[in-house]
Amino acid sequence: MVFKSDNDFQMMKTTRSPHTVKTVKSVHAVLEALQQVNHATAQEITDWLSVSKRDNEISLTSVYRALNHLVGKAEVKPLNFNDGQVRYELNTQKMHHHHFVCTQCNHVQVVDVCPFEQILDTLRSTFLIQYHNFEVIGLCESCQN
Amino acid sequence: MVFKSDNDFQMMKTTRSPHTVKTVKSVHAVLEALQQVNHATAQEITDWLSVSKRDNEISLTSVYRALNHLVGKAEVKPLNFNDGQVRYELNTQKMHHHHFVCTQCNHVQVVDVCPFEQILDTLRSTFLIQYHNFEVIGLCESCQN
DNA sequence: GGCAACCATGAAAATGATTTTCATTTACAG
DNA sequence: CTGTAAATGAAAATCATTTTCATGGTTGCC
Ligand SMILES: [Mn+2]
Ligand SMILES: [Mn+2]
Ligand SMILES: [Zn+2]
Ligand SMILES: [Zn+2]
Repeated sequence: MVFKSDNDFQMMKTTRSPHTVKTVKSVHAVLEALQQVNHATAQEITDWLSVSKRDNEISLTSVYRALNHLVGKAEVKPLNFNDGQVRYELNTQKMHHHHFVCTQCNHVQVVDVCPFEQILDTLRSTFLIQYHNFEVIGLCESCQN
Repeated sequence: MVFKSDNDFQMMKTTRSPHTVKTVKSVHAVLEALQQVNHATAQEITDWLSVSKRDNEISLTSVYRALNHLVGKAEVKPLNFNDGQVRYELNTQKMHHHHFVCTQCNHVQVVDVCPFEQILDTLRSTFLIQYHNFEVIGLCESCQN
């Protein structure tokens, strides 16, 4: 679930005075993990944190919570490679890019151009395209209030 | 699972003589359903078939099997709107298009242009883009044998 | 027709990813 | 300190999808 606004991850500040807001452990840990392992699943993030153990080992549950929080704040982007689990990556505009996923070896080729122009044609020389997904997620006119 | 070639949906003809191949009930039913309800989940397809009941009512299990078969043959395309379930649509090139999914009301706006050019800019006038996914699925060079 | 192999189907069980619940700990404000 | 609210993790619950298994239907052949 991309987590709507209702149970919105216990807002991280609520009634507490503003200066109280600090980097919650799990959120910080997940961000750190995602800088190291890109396109990672929640489980992979948890594993990475438990291996490179400092004060950062957190539970799978908390990883999911932090990920949902970060997706809600658009700091992290969920990815679907149609392999049955959600993958995540940092949503820094600097490294905006797309993916070519091999359905056989699962290799992910990063394409760091975005203006889609002739991407597909360029790609077709080496990659056998079976299909592509292009989904834009956001708020429609009426939902923007 | 997008179903690799291993357990490949019991090939539908195998040792039987070629002319034996006929439209298996569940595959036919699913195709018919997808012509009526676009972007449908397996459950929605099953529901539609049970409502518009003729000789087409089939089990959820068979719907999944037929969908995996059709995806493998590229007749059906799986879609991910990041809502936790896979949606499907016919892969006829004639109606090739993309989607804008509202994360609040789940409304799906169909965009029937594909040459991506200024799609995003055009969209931005009415749609508040939170993020977009563009994934190309296929076979990398080494996997094409 | 009758037989044998093969295949399609559905019900129920199993899986696997993700979310929820609940009890416990931690952190801060006063 | 002390009380309140947030953060956390373990276990249970969900939920979509796959697998297993038993059964009945087709097909090709004698
Ligand atoms: Mn990436
Ligand atoms: Mn569509
Ligand atoms: Zn490959
Ligand atoms: Zn909307």
